[in-house]
Parts: sequence; C-alpha cells; structure tokens
Amino acid sequence: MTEIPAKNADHAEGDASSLDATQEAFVAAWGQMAGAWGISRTMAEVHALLYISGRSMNTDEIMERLQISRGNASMSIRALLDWGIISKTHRRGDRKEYFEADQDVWSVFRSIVRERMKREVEPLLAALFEIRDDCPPPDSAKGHAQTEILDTKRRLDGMLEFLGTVERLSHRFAGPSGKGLETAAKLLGKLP
Amino acid sequence: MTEIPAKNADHAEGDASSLDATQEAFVAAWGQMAGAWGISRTMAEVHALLYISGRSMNTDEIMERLQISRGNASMSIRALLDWGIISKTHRRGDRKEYFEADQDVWSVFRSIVRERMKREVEPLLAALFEIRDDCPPPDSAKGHAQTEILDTKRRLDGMLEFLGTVERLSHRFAGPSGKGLETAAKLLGKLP
DNA sequence: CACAATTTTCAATTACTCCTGAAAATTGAC
DNA sequence: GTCAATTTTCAGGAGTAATTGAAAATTGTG
Repeated sequence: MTEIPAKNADHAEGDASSLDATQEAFVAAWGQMAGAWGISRTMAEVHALLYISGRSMNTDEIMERLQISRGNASMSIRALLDWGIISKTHRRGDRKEYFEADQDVWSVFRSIVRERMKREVEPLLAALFEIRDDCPPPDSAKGHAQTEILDTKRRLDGMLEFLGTVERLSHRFAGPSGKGLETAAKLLGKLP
Repeated sequence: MTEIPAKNADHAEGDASSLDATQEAFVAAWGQMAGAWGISRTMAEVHALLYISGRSMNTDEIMERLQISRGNASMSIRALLDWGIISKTHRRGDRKEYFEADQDVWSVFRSIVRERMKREVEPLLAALFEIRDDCPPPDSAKGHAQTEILDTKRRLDGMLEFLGTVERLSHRFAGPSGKGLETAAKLLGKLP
C-alpha cells in the first residue's frame, strides 16, 4: 500500500504532473472505492488501470504496473470477466491473452448493479418469502396476542414490498438491454 | 454463528413456526445482507431485531437476544444512531436507554444511501477533481502524444460526469427532505 | 506428439475487520 | 458530594478475506 513502483517513486501521492502519475492516482483512487462496489481492491485497480489507459493489456503488464502476484492478477481478471466489465482480446502472433475495460461508465455501473442484485438481494428476497410462509397463522395465538403476529407479518411485508420494488426497478433499468440506467438518471434529473 | 439461544434451540434454521423463530430468522437473513449495505453484521442484526420486534429495547435485552458482548452492542448501537436509522427513547422510572428502529423501510434505505454517498462517493469525487487538475496540460507533450493526454482527460471526465450525476440524484432523492426515494421509485415504475 | 509458453489453482501466509471483556468514564439518584 | 447503575472505550484475540508463490493444468506451435 505504501509501496510505490520505482518508476513513480519521485511523485508524492496526489501529484499527477505526468501522464503516468495521473493514471497511477486514478488507479489508487478507484481502488479505495472498491469496498463500496462490493469488489476487492485489486479487482478495482485492475479495472481502473484498463479503463484509464484505454488500451488492452496482458497479465504481465498488469502485474508489473500494479505490483501484484501472478495468482492475484489471474483471479482478479477472472472475476472482472465474470462480472462482465472487462473482456478478452487477442493479438495476432502473440500467444498471451489481452484484456480491455468497457469504456462506457454507465454500462460498468449497470453490470455492477445487476451482479450485486443477483448475489445479494435475490437470495434475501427468497429467504424473506420463506420466512413469511413459515410465520405462524394468526389463529394459532398460543401465548401471543394475535395483533403481535399480525404486526410482525405487516413489517415483513413492508420489507418484502420494498425489496420487490428495488428488484423490479433493477431488472428494468440495469437489465441486459440498452442504456436503461442512464435514461432513468436523465429522466429523474429533469423531474419537477 | 451456529450457536442458537437456548429458548430457540429446538428450531432448525429456516423453521419459523413460532413468532420468536420468525423474528430470529428475519434477523439472521438481514444480518447476512450486512455486507451489501456496507455495515457490519452485528449492526444489521441489531437493526433487524428492533425493526421486526417493532418495540424499543435496552442494551441488555439486545445483548441477550443476539448473544453479543456489551462492547459490541454499545458500538453497534452507536453506529446505528450515527447512521440515523435507530433512535433513543426513555422510559419513566428506568435509567436505561432504550432504542427503536425507524419503521419506514424507505426512510432506512434513504439514510443508508445518504451516509454511503457521504463516506464513499464524495471523497472519490474530490480526489478525481484534483487528479484532473494536476493532469499535464496537452501542450506539454514531452514524450506523450497529445492525443494520449487528451484521451486520458476525456476518460477522467466521463467518470466525473457519471459520479456527479449520481451525487446530484442522491442529494435530490435521498436528501434530508421528504419521501423522495419512494416517489422516484414509483415514477420510474410507471415509465413507458 | 512433444515441448515451451501461458494460465489456473490452491495451501500457506499475511493483512484486515470484527468482537470480547474488563477497566475507565459517565450519569443520575439520593 | 457519594455511590451505584449504566455506558463507552480499547487492547488483545478470533475469525475472515486477500495475497502470494509455486506446482499443476492447459494451450498452441512446430
């Protein structure tokens, strides 16, 4: 973390007076946000590097610029491919695989939203539906006032409705089709 | 984690055939989502307990039901207060402090969005603005083609514009005023 | 097919974050 | 003010996630 690759060692953090330093700073800033997006720091850094450089790179190039191990690079690249925010390319006469980042920021955001909904919200929704189904029926008020049971059900339903709405919206605007999210944002921006 | 309070030991996970078991299951499900919201598991569990029970509780009650230490309870409660999704109450003739959860799910969501924007997006935006300002001017093309510098700037700007839009929207719809987010969601749901 | 280049896997290590429990600080009643 | 009840803090321990590095698997070429 405090270790800076030799070629940039003469630049303090935040100093971006050369192009490389600018890119370095961008990678670092993006890496710090990793937690917020629910991805590991290295994943974020690899993506940032590919995004800001605007070209494709192979594993060795990425390893060297980020000073990470081969294993880490391989895992992070694989994960980014799974998330759908970088893609493989090839170069004639070169056996190595190259990777490039999606240059459309909205599309990146869409992929992240989609993936996180799938991993986090959908399982929770499923669990909550089950919990509601297993909730004791109001007439079996053995020791509990009926209102207590009904209130709990009502609160469960409140949460379910909320998550359901979020889920529906995400399908609509972050789904595989078109520029949904950007459109939504623009519409909202124009509202009364 | 695998330890279940004695009073519920006869219920397998997912079995919610008593009211307590239902609440227990809800707390566990909500706790699992903690990571997704960017809060610790205990924080999520405390909130879930207060939300689903619908009443106020003191620290000891929370400690016992969640089987956590006093320190952990104190920290988690404090954090939830900071996030603004639970509040303090008092009972006449009782020196203990009681806590209760906001029962409006949309309002909870709004608080979380607001807090995370403040902690994560705003600092990133600030960092990116600085990075762009320190970016070498296009005419100082010492060794770099001018286009390279301009392209990097363009990508930086793309990211800045995106984050700026997100930031503006969050202020508008998750800001301190009114039911913004719910309204936005309903509007979006009705779109063509 | 054999071989070298390249990628993937994974056990061991390292770095973090979270939690505990007891000590210190605070609070309110008398 | 004194004292007991209550809350907060924090150093150390426990548990989790990320990273390495080298061995295994895969891939493509001649």
